[in-house]
Amino acid sequence: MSVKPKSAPRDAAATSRRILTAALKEFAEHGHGGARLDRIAATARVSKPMIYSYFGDREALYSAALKEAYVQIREGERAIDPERKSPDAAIHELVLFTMKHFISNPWFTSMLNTENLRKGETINQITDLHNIQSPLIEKVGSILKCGVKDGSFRAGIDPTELYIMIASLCFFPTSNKYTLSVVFEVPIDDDWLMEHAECATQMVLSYLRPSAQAQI
Amino acid sequence: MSVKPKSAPRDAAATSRRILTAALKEFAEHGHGGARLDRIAATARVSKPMIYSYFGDREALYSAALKEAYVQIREGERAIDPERKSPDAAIHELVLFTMKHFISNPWFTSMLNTENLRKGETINQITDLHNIQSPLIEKVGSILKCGVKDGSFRAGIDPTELYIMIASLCFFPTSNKYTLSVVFEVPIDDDWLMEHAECATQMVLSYLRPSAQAQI
Amino acid sequence: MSVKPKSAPRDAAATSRRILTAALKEFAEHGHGGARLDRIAATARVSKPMIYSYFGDREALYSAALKEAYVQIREGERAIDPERKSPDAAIHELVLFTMKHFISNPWFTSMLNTENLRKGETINQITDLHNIQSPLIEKVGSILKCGVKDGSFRAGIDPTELYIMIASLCFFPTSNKYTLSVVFEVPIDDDWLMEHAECATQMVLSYLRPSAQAQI
Amino acid sequence: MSVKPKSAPRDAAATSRRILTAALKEFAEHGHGGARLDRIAATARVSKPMIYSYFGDREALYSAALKEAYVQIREGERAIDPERKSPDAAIHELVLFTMKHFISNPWFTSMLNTENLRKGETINQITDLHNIQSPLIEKVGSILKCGVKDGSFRAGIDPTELYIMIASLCFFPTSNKYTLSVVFEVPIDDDWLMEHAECATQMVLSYLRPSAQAQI
DNA sequence: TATGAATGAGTCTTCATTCAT
DNA sequence: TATGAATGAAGACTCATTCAT
Repeated sequence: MSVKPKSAPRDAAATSRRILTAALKEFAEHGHGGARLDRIAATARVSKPMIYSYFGDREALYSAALKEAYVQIREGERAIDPERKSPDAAIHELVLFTMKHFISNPWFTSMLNTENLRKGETINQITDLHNIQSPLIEKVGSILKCGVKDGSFRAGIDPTELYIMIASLCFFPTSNKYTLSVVFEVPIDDDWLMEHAECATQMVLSYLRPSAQAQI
Repeated sequence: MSVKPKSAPRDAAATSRRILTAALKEFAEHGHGGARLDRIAATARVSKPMIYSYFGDREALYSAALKEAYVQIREGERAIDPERKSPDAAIHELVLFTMKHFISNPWFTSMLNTENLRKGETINQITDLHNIQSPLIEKVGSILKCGVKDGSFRAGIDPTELYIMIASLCFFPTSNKYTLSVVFEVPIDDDWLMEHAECATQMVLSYLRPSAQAQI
Repeated sequence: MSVKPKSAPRDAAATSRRILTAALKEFAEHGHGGARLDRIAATARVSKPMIYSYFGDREALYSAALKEAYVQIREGERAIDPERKSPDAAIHELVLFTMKHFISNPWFTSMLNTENLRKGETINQITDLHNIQSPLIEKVGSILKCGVKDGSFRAGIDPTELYIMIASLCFFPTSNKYTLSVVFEVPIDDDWLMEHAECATQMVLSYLRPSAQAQI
Repeated sequence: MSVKPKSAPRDAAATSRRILTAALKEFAEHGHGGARLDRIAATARVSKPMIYSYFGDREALYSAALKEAYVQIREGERAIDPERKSPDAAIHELVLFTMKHFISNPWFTSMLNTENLRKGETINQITDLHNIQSPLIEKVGSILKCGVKDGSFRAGIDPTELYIMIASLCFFPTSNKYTLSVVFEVPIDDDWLMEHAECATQMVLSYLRPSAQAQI
């Protein structure tokens, strides 16, 4: 009574997946120009020709890895449901989640950096955009609505703009932790980042308060 | 008594500078792994052996370019003097300046991304740290002090932390404009970014207000 | 008592034939070094392992294709029967036929070129020579005999030699039409070639005339 | 007193020439698809990167080799000057020369075969056609004129057409000697070919005679 | 019989680096 | 100082061939 192994040598889907995972890791760790197909093959435990047979050439593999990065990160974003909490708590959760998400998935920020270094050459050619759009925008929108309704937040805030600000506050110190650590002579580790997320939350909340009016 | 020619072909300093500028451009545009010494030589109008004789090997050249990126960016930062304005106006100026600075010097954000992709491998070995530390931290500190004194800002804000937040709000949309444009289906150009800087200013100011207390 | 299906997918002979035809096409079009087993498999609508099970390795397949080229070309040559005409008309028909034959079966001249590029490495190992010998030699022989008998041709002409000359006159412009077109800046198409065959006929006939004696 | 060696290691022109010669040999011997840059580098005693630095890529090298084949063969053709002899002797010399030329420069026929296998893909893109045009055409023209004038040849023969016929008679048995040897079970060696050239001369001369009129 | 999956062994090409002048 | 010439080492990609089912 032999059990079919979950990722048998001749399981094409599993092989393809192993390659994709390895490619994502490699491109994230070494950038577009620094990635090596040899290493991807080794990590995925396949021969190099397999990569070509499954994905085409290097460029196509990079493109697939980039898409996969978005797919996986968006997948994770669907996990949270801050809308059932109070607006303040929801924002808090959202900021902490975003920070944690960037910390736990450093390959995503790396892929973003890599792709932006390339001026979006590849992402510009992606057609199925829904894969890369964030479900968080909608969630931010409904949190804002709740907050406005119960008087905790002021009106007129654009969800996308707010989301970009939250992402900014979490992305920059995470993505640049190596240079920042040296520049400020302070090791920026996960604890530091999570502390920072609390400050960021305060900043966001104070921005949302009705008392915060345009002052300049 | 021979007169030293100011920028003749045999002017070592000028040659070295041309190489460094070209290297900075190349590493910023193509990343660490994608940069090509051929192109650097061509851009600098020198032969490849010159690069070796002036800088050593590729790694050393990259290191020099990274340092140069900080030197140049810090140079630019010394240009502003927001301290003589009102605290609010000073913060406003600081945020706008930071955004403009990132926009005008995209090679700097690129170098940051590139170096962080490498986990700071090179910046970790830099010894003369003063080159890379920002004069803005001090300026933020004195702005904060003024603001606290005249009652516009609350006390207890760490200048470094605040600076990181300002930098975050400016860096993320600038550095990631290519992917963000696709993800949000909105072209993120310089105008958009400067508009965004106004919102960021509001956010920072509301965070600094005495009324903004820790609320969660 | 099972009935053998005539050309079903499981008809080994038909499969083998499809492979052989595809191989002949591929080797003729791309040469020995340029042929690709992938393309042969695709053209023949079989999987690559089939090729190996039917023919062995690449070399054996090439050998089979070369033999097949001769088999097919000789088959075509059996179609004409110029012997019943007048000797002059027979020569005329023979030359025109040869030209037309080369034009209609370009893969044959290609295979000849390919194999001669390889210095006959493969054809040298062919054992069943009768497959590759031309029935036209005999026909040339009997035409010559008739012509000598009725006084239109002189005696002492070797049929093989004459056949080679006729083949030469038809082969060269057909096989080299691409380079010749460029060199002479004249498009050498089928019409040009058939016109040329008329001249060739004249040349051959004048050579056969009793009045043509060795003159130098 | 050191003599500059004729083909010093750092002599770019000599190196380039060695590569070209080696490439011509390799492409002629193995065809377009069968040629190996490794072998060319080895034969030319250079490293592979040199090939790229001097010629670009494989295709460009092939193109250069093809041009070189024509240049060299045309060079050889300029050596003969049959026009000062009697028309008959001139034709005789021309045919023998052509045969000898093909025999002595087998790489030329090989390159022709190779390029025609590729349907002239490369020669079609050659722009400086004068390199590949044969000086023999003119010579054939003036021989014909002399012959007509002194009554040995008939009028109305096109020099190009005649040249193609002479080339045909010499090219076919030379280029296809390997297959012909097997097909006719006769070793076609240089002696055989030169004998054959005598017959070819007779054929050409009889074709040129005023008595040879269109007869069919 | 038939084939999708897999790979070892090349082949072309690039690039950082050094040599010779 | 300066550079054209040269290359070792490695990377992307291909292809004939075999394996497992």
